Amino acid sequence: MHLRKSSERLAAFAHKLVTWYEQNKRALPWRETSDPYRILVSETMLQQTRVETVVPYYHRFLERFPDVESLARAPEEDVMKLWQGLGYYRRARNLQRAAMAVVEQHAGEFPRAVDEVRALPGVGPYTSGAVMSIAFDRPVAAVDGNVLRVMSRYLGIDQPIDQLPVKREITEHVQHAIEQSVPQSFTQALMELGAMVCTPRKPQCLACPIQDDCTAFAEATVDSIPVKLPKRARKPLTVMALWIEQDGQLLVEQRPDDGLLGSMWQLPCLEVDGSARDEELLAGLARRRLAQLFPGHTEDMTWLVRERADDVREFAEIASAKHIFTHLEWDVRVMRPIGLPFDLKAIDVSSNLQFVPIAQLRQLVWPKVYVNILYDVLKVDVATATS
DNA sequence: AAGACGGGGTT
DNA sequence: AACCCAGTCTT
Repeated sequence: MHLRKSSERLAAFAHKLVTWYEQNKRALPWRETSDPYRILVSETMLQQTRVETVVPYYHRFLERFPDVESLARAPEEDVMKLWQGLGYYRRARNLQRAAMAVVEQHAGEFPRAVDEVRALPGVGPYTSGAVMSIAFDRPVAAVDGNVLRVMSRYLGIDQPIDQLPVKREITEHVQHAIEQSVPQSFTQALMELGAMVCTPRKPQCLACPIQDDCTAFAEATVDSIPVKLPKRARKPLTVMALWIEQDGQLLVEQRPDDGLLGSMWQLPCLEVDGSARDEELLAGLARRRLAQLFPGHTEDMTWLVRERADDVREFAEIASAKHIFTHLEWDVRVMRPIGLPFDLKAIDVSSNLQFVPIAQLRQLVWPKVYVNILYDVLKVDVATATS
């Protein structure tokens, strides 16, 4: 496949990398501390998320939760509200669980052993290596997307980097190099190079400190490495969402704790496979969801349907929004019933459904697509946290 | 090994 | 529209 780099070459590689890093590193907020808690917060936020996106969240989060104890004892909704918009919300809960574990299982003192760090919720092979090296200056490899790209080019690996054997191979090289370097600087240097020089497209090879020893540069394969497996197609879904507003209150629903957008709020809705649904199908979905919401009023609704003239619609589509997730694609259609001739108080408040005053909507945690919809319809910004 | 899990910026 | 980002967890 390719030649293994010798120990000496990896030592020289690490040295050149670290020297370059010390002269070229960006000033980032988490580079001003070696507090393992703060490093963990930054590394968790940075999972699958760009630096520029994370910075404001990092500041807000640490202002509200400056230490492990404050995070551990906070209400979960407060943590989620500060995470709103960052995505992969499971990270927020795992981070809080990790804080709880530090308080309860480690007497409030952040664990220093790699196995103990790795055992914290939400901490995988990458994050444990990052915390060990960046916070504790211990030689534990941290291999993320940047590192896979830099190392696959440097080593000239033309196998898909998604595959486990390739990741293992790269991790071995990184581990060997970090053991001969300054772990704290080395880990960040490798990622900084990936972010600033050895970029996915149009890498700045002429500015690269390891160009002279880079296999891909020598073989002119920089543009074809790394190789990645093809991605699965997204699944299109149509989401019929109901807009039921009365006396300045909106009917909203909390999603289940687990799964997509866990515990976040939305409009009561019904989901079906496929996209580009017609009005008739949407009306049918709306009727069905309405019947679920007001089970004691099915007769009222048959009345509603029957008495209307043919040229009058039962529902008005008042907003719509498309939203792309990694694995699926939502087409959200917001339907408002035209006139509801029965008492809305029939909603069972013990369920996950609730009428909430418009002014209080911003206290809830909303998926981005609903932030957009609520702004479209109400001109209310529910993204900003309330004090 | 494969799929679930957000959102935003580039090209 | 495709790509991809300081990945982890579940099945």
